[in-house]
Amino acid sequence: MTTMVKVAKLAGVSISTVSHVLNGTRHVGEETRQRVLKAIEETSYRQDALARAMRRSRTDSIGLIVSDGGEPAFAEMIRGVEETAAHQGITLLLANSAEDPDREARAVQTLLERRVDGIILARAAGSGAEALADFASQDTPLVLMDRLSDDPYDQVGVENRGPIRELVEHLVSQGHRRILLVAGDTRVATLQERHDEFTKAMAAAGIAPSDQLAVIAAAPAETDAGIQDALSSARPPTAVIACSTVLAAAALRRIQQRGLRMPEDIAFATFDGFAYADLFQPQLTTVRQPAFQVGTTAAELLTKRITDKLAEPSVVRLVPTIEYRASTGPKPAF
Amino acid sequence: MTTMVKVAKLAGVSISTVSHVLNGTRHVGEETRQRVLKAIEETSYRQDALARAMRRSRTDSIGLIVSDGGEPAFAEMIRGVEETAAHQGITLLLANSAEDPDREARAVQTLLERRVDGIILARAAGSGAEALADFASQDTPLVLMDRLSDDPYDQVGVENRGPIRELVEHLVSQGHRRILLVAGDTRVATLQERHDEFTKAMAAAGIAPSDQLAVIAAAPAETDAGIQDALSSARPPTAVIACSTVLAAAALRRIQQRGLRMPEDIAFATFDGFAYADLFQPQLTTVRQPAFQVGTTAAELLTKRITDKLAEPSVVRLVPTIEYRASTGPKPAF
DNA sequence: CTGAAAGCGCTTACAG
DNA sequence: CTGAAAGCGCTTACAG
Repeated sequence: MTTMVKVAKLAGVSISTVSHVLNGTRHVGEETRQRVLKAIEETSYRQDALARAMRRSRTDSIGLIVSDGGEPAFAEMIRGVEETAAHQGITLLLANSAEDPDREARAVQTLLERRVDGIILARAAGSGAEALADFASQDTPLVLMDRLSDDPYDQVGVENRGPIRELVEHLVSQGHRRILLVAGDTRVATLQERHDEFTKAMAAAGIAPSDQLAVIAAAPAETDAGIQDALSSARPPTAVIACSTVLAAAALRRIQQRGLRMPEDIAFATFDGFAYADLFQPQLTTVRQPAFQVGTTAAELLTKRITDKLAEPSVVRLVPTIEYRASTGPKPAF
Repeated sequence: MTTMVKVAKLAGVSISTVSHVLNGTRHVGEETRQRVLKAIEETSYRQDALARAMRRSRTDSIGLIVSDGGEPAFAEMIRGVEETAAHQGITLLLANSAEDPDREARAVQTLLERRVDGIILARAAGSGAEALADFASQDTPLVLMDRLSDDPYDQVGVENRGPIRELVEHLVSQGHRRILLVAGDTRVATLQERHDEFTKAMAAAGIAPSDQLAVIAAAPAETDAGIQDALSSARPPTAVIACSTVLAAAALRRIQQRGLRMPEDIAFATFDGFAYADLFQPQLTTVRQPAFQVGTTAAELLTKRITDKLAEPSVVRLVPTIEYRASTGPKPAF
């Protein structure tokens, strides 16, 4: 492998000069500069980012830990983070916790060992406060993504409450009173927020608690059982709101299996649903998250934090759009 | 930040000993070992992977460059690579070329500068031979993923020809003769293989060339126009095969818009389609790629190559499964 | 069983 | 306008 020593020798200069030509860190006589450039070319020298990073104690790399890289929304966030980072010459180290707090903790350690300049973390369901302990005690910047908390860090996610409230109001305005929320694992902050706001919005609409149906469960089998119970009960819901893509799929399967027509027999809406919700029949009412933008924003918050470690943490909530389609009947008037 | 020097001082040993305790590289007296461990604990020392990598000229990291991180299939491959790498204590550096050969070339340079132990590359459409030049001239291992070529590298992708042939035969056996292949950008190796085999299978089935319809186009708008032309022609196809998720979405939109019923008016099958093809109505016949496994296999090939640079390159083709559903009418007998 | 020291490939004051 | 040299935090022969 070629190093700066070889380049310097060939160009007849010191390695200082090679370094300065490479990084533009001080003026170098034009003729000398050209000799160095030519030597770099001839030796096909490539800078060693590791040695450079060690000397500068800055790696120009960031770490991203997602809780489920398979989910379409997370795939988009990853893209957003990568794109913003790449634009700034920053390399992305990616880890997937697969909703396992232990894997999450190990990923944090690995990234810290690799001296990333900062970390973006979408926490795993059930990840406790310990996960963040390492950040409090040292100064690697941290940005919380998607799944937010009360901790004093920069954070970016979506506004979960508004869309749920609007969805409830829309359904109620069409005469629905008995509504089922497929909430899933409410240890996940986003799902917790959606469930909480559902309860509030239903109460605000004057719906009796006995008509506020919810399936809360961590395991897919439990979720499925909950959905079946609700659909086959003596007084089944007339509308369903699913809180994520997997939950929507689970609910749709059972709805289709029972031969229920949407929206005649049952109205259906989903948070963060399918990539091609308009190809379903009927087309599905969907709360669409700006996932890519969540990613770009996370990367921007992190690079800002890296250059200014003392600023107040900021919490950004991006606003999803609700795409009303046939599965919830006629669109709202506005 | 704590370094080994501080730990050594506290434990009253040399940094050699600390290093050996950390890595288990030579025997250390039990009492001494305990003292070192305690010192590490007390100082909350964390090994510096950068310094370690520089000394060992091995980073325990690999690079992955995908052509489109947003595509569900690629998201799965990324998951597969990450999981296998993490299991072996290897960190993943991720880059997205977004089908841009220039970005791909830059990503290769960046990863090489970071001295990754090897690179997995899913080439961008239109990426030429130059992209691989850097690998031929030096010894960073390379594995080609998904989009294969004739170059002498380890490769892993799926068997594209068999499924297309089977699909054609199935449709022909049901009386279809005029079949439209939505092939997309045939500069992409996978799409080229699918198109090529389509032509062969149709010819083998005795279908006249004039009934072998194909939409070949790089831009989405062109693709859409091609689909419309085909569907609105005097002799429209009675069956459609789409070669990717985006192509399937484009075709389905136009089919639905024209009010065509599947499979009565037109049969439909797609390669590598939607995550929830069973929720569509009618359910969609889909060639499902083992994308996650493509990722894990790529990572395995790479780590093998890293430990043995001289072995013959191996090319792995994983076999997709065809899920026959209502959109192509009655299932085949076998 | 353990330590002193060279060196991985850079950046960056310091000096002229 | 340029160079000599220290040092980033480790690993690993070499020596005892």
